Amino acid sequence: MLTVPFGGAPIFTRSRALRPTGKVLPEHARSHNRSLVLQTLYTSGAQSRADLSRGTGLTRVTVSDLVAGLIAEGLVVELGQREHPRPGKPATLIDVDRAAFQIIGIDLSDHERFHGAVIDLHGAIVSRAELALGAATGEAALALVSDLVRRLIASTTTPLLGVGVGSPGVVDPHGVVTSAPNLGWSDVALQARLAEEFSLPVHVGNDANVAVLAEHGVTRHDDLLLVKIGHGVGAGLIVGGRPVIGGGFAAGEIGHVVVGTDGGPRCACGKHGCLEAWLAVPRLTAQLDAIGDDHRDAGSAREDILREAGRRLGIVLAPVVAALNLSEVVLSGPAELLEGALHGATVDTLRARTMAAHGRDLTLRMTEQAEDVVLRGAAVMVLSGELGVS
Amino acid sequence: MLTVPFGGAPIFTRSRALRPTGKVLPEHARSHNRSLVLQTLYTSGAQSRADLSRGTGLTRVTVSDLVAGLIAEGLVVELGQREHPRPGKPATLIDVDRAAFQIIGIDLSDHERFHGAVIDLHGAIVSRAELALGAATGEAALALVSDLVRRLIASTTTPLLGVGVGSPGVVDPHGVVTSAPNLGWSDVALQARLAEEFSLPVHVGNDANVAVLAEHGVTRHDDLLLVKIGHGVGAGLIVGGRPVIGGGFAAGEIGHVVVGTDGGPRCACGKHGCLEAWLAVPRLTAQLDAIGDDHRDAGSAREDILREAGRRLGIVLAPVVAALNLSEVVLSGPAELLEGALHGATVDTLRARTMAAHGRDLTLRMTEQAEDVVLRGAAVMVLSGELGVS
DNA sequence: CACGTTTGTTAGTAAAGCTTACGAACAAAC
DNA sequence: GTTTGTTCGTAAGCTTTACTAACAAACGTG
Repeated sequence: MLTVPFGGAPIFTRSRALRPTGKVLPEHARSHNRSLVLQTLYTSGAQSRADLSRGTGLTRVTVSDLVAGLIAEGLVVELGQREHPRPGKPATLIDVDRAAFQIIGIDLSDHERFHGAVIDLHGAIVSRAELALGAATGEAALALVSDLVRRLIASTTTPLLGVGVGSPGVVDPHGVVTSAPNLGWSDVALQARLAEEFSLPVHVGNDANVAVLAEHGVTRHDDLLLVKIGHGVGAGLIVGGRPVIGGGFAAGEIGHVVVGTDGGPRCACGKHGCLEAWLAVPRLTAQLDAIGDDHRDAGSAREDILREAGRRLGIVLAPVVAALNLSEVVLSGPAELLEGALHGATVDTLRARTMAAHGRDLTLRMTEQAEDVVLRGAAVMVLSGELGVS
Repeated sequence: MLTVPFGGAPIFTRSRALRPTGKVLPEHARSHNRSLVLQTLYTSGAQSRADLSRGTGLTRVTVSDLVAGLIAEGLVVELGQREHPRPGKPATLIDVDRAAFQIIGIDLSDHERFHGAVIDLHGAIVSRAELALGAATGEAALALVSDLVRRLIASTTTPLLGVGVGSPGVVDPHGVVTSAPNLGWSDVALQARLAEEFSLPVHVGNDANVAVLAEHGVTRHDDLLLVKIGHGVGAGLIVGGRPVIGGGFAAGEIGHVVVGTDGGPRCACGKHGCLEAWLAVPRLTAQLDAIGDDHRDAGSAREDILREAGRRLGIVLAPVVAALNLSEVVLSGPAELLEGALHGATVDTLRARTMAAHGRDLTLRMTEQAEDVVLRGAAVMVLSGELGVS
């Protein structure tokens, strides 16, 4: 804490409301505006420089100048004149050169195999690759990641914008995997090592945090939560349009929060009634398998299990949804488990346990990107990091 | 949704990772740097222009230029030469003119009376005023606010930087009180009406959201939650250093989240086991009064009640703390109720219901500003809004 | 007392976006 | 076929901003 000259009186101790955020130079402003133009072009599609000027608020002159730079860099191309001309000089359409770059997305969240894909700037998946994890951990697992990236690089047909990785565990803002028990990683500088090895821009994030970026792209909401249900249970959060990482970089780690006040199954962590103990895929399938198909109420028994799981999820989410006034929650995981009874029970529970007025505004839906949420999110992370406003 | 030229392939639909945030002009950069200088001066105290240059990274020339402007506006003053001179030309100390401006803070959260204060730039409370609310609602309550502001203005001894108001209910970013049932307000343009009436800058926010600003000033954490326990229960959140308002401007409204899975007292809202039904001050005092002092186990019975309340609070906070990876939670309300058993039970419950590793990093403490959190937070809001980076 | 150091200012430069002005190319109206 | 009005993209010049370079003033130190 810093001293204050005229001591004595109570003070606003180092008020963070006034929070130094670093100086801003003209070049920063320039790069911001450059990104603004690129973003507008990327999201709104091909258009003229004059359209961009109207869209961004910058003058036609400035837009022309910025666009010239982008064309020189090969990020933007002229597409020729607009098809259905209006009065006046015909517009020259320009667009992000979506065929010029590709992105590699890597998903390390699956327990059995690493997934990867080459994705183009449309978001289309150009090629895929997978590597079985086997029992590999530590350096061996790291080598598998390198291998996967190398294979994918071999299948690219254009220059690469960068590599994005969604990893389980806690990932710090520099792409160091602080801790990922399943992979036997602690303090692995994944970003630095891949960047070094492949001489490419690399971005690394937690799998759920990365996944929510992909969902953010397809929704109008700027506050959303994605719950990723697999071998474990994790969440990714966007609040006010910004990803939340957390002070200890462990935001979204809700798997070991205890649900309810009536006990529950014992969890691997030692506690009873953790969310993960209720909801993790192995746990659910084990319960469902135990029922079998033989006896006559099998169907309704299965539904009871899924409904109870959904209720438990709703119980944990209710305080978060209320505290953040979330407008959308997305579920990611095996559709055959999550859709239907589980989803329904979660919605009902959320409604019943939060203020009615706010509950009405809440959407709970399945991910729109199925198995590829993390892959796509990783690509969005690269897109944002390499082309976006910082 | 906007069309994408080369249809067919799946796309990153209007990716928000690339999110237009508006153009940046040179003057915006200038005002950012101006605020940066002011912030550094405010938080670090009196220093020379050269010190500021080193502190901000701007050149001495630029700092001198910015400071000249601030002096011309009367925000900054020269204090003469530094006392213990080092080699070289003696430095001229400058500082924010903390005696030149005062701020009015208003707290409308109390059920019985509106509180207000004149606060100087040290954060010292210069004078106070209160008005009993009686049964006033709607326009009558609004008139009381005006009255309170008028009285406080009369007691100022310097020009005013502005007026900050912490109001119960839902407050939108333009200072419109969307809904405040206790005051009979809905869609009351409080900010606009006060600004019009007094020709001063006015900032209005939800009471708990405002209170957390005050606590943010006295902590090193950039992720914190303040729980305000009074007639109702509400929360204010700061995530990643930024206040969270919520998509529907109702962030922090956790009073009517249902706690646990074992029922609970009936709440005014109709549900059973809402946080407010467990924890609101009237509820707690009623329970404590029911015990009386006569029978011999009175002390331990009181403690049981408070411990149970604390446990309920912990149950609701656990998912929020885990999801946001919060490092600090602050309690605000009657110290005689919250300190001790209740506080202890909340901590224990939070530890027991979240991951041990993360629980260790968590601090749970009482507010350091006692009754004045909202008043001071309102002042911080003005400080930030009028002098800070936007 | 000469010397080095530090402060704050002056002078000039580079970058960025603005306004103003203009030629080119077209549609619509006559 | 000509005129008119509109739109596009570019060129020139201006203003703002922060930078570098240089310097005078004022102070300790050897």
